[in-house]
Amino acid sequence: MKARSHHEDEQHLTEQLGATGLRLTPQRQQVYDVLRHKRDHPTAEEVFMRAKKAMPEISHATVYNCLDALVKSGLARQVTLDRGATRYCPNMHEHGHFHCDSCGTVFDVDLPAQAMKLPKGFKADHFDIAIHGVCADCAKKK
Amino acid sequence: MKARSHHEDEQHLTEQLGATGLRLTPQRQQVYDVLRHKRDHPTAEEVFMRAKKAMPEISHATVYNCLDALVKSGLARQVTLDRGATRYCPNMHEHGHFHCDSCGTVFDVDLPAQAMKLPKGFKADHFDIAIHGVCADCAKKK
DNA sequence: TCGCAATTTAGAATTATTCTAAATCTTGAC
DNA sequence: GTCAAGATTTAGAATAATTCTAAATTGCGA
Repeated sequence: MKARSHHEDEQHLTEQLGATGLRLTPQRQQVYDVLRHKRDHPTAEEVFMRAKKAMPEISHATVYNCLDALVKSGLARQVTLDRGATRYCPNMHEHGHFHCDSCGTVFDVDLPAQAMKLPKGFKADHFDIAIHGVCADCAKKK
Repeated sequence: MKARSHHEDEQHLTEQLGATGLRLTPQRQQVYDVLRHKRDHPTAEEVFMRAKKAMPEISHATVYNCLDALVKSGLARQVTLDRGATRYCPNMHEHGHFHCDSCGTVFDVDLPAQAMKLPKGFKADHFDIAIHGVCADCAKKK
């Protein structure tokens, strides 16, 4: 994973948001920083709480707005597993999510870049692959 | 798709539920019937409304309980797409879900049954593959 | 038949997300 | 630079989705 400098990062954000007709705001920057800082697939609520530490006046609605903006402009992905809160992930490489039913951790996993055959005429925009099971650590503890 | 007689159906339900330590109740039967009758990936709320027609006293909590029971015993699958209500599907053949961003329809699609490589020690229980895009009809109308 | 455990029920409670209207910020036209 | 227009943020209310609770009901085995 190539690290980006703060400056490069900001420019990347501006470009990606700009291409979707959106602006880079301090709040969006902050929400993106939260996602990049700890890549544990936080829920919107968790992002909200973390973002508040650095930016106490940020609101709930703004976090949702920022997350949506990041998702729309290809800077983050939404991860939906089961019922319950949606999670967010700043890893834009093609990958799936493994959810450990035992400890609840969500792992990024590589995918065998696959040609999924779709019915004629269907146009795929993106794939979401979720795998449910037990992670190595939990399997060992059993 | 092989059709099952009512009797075979009931026996199948009893067996599958039984194997999970659950009983076949009229409510579970009804919820299952709703899923089998119209395979349009209804939300719990939609299942509730349809089930009420035949069983007016059924409650919300029961529908969730029944859906959970069916999912646990391998009679139905949960389908989670984006934020918003979870959907349910009685098709237990290996398949993925294509969600049309334009008309909202959810289609079952075949998967090239593939071995997804997981990190060492990880045990997969099941896969959920969601594809977002535009269906053939909607693509044509553009 | 009795009693226990599973299930259902109505409705309250909680959680997740979206909406609203007012305030604030940016940007482009002049 | 100044101003208007549009984008964004804010607090809090509203809605939607799901879970919980406690009491009533059901059904199976002793």
